[in-house]
Amino acid sequence: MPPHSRTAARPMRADARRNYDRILAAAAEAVAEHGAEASLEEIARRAGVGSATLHRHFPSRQLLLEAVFRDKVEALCATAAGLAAEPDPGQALANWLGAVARHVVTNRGLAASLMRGAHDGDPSLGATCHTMITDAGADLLARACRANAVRRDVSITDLLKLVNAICLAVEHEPDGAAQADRLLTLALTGVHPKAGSSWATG
Amino acid sequence: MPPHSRTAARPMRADARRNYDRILAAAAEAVAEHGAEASLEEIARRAGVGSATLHRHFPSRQLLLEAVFRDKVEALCATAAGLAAEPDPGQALANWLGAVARHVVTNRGLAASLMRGAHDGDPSLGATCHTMITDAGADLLARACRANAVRRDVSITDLLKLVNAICLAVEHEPDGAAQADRLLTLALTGVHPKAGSSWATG
DNA sequence: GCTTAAATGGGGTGGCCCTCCGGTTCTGTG
DNA sequence: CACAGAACCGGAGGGCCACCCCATTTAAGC
Repeated sequence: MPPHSRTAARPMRADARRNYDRILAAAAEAVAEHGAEASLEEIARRAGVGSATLHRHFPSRQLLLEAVFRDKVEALCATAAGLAAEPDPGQALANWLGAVARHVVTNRGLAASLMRGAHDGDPSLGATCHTMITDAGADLLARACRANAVRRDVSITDLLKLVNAICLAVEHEPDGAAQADRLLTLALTGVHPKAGSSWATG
Repeated sequence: MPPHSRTAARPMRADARRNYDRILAAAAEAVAEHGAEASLEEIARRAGVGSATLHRHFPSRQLLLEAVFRDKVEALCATAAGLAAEPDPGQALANWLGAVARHVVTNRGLAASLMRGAHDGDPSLGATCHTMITDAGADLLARACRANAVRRDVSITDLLKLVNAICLAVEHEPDGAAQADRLLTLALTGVHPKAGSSWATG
């Protein structure tokens, strides 16, 4: 869904489109500063828009977050597509999960948004980013599975849940990015000493 | 700190103690229903107490949560002490982490509370449960480490962060307990197929 | 330019957290 | 028992928030 049309039938009015864009920009700023719980009223204020207008364009917080993060998530999906040609499927999956973690850690609110999208699976309520990323990862996992690099009983939902959980856990720490990478590698390789060291997430 | 004394010097007045207990009971109910974000005003209402009284007894939400969960955390620490005599140190650690996960999943708000306690390490602001559990686990980890069952570069903070993160991620799902157990086992053993299957978290 | 449907935003409602302060209740001392 | 002082209480109020209603404004198509 391109951001500047409502349905295929009727295009948005010019002023509505302008306000939509302003709200989105203001929301990106505010979320970067205050995370997923940023005040909607402040976003409206920054956008120079009444609060009712914000609620009309984005009936729920989740929908607004989805719109804010859509392009980042698309970039992640593109990364997945690029990694699909890697020679080592297991490494490709690990790399991608690491990339996801890096995106999630550096974009405050993304983790909360993706996880919120996860449990209410209704796309009309704003789970599209979650499904996009799930679909993108599913291929990488399938390839890794065929190459016998990953257990059969692991689903892409499991792995992404792990990534999100880790990122959420370290979100408020100063060295979040480093910790997330460490914990993700740990989770992928396990705690046992002789576990393979070939699972770096770079 | 026993709940019915303020300092060693002066005991609490009878009415204050009564209100303290009522608030705690009401908070336990409310948190069980609505999680760590339960409304403080509703807790005061249920306890039949003015909101000011609640804030006087528990100056911050975190302190209230700590009080609510203190006995559960103590039980967990006792479990750790009991497991310290297990023949297989690695298994003992895994079992305990599983027990932690089970407690955290079945007590809404505990995960958020422990994690909040984690990043502001100031005990006066309510990080005591976090440090209690960390200390209890440290021994189990040290033993497992000496038995060469766990990598040297893994800290108990890492492991508990993992457990908490997983529980937080599955908190809003219907089969949370089962998922948490699955994901924890996955994180401990790693995703590779030939990883040891001896790391069940039962 | 004019009509009309779409879009707007100020203001209201109800909720939340937290603090102040006048009134109340307990406690131990005379 | 009576009482004074300290400890404690809780309603009221301020600041902030999400969300909705509806009179008013504005863009789009003729």
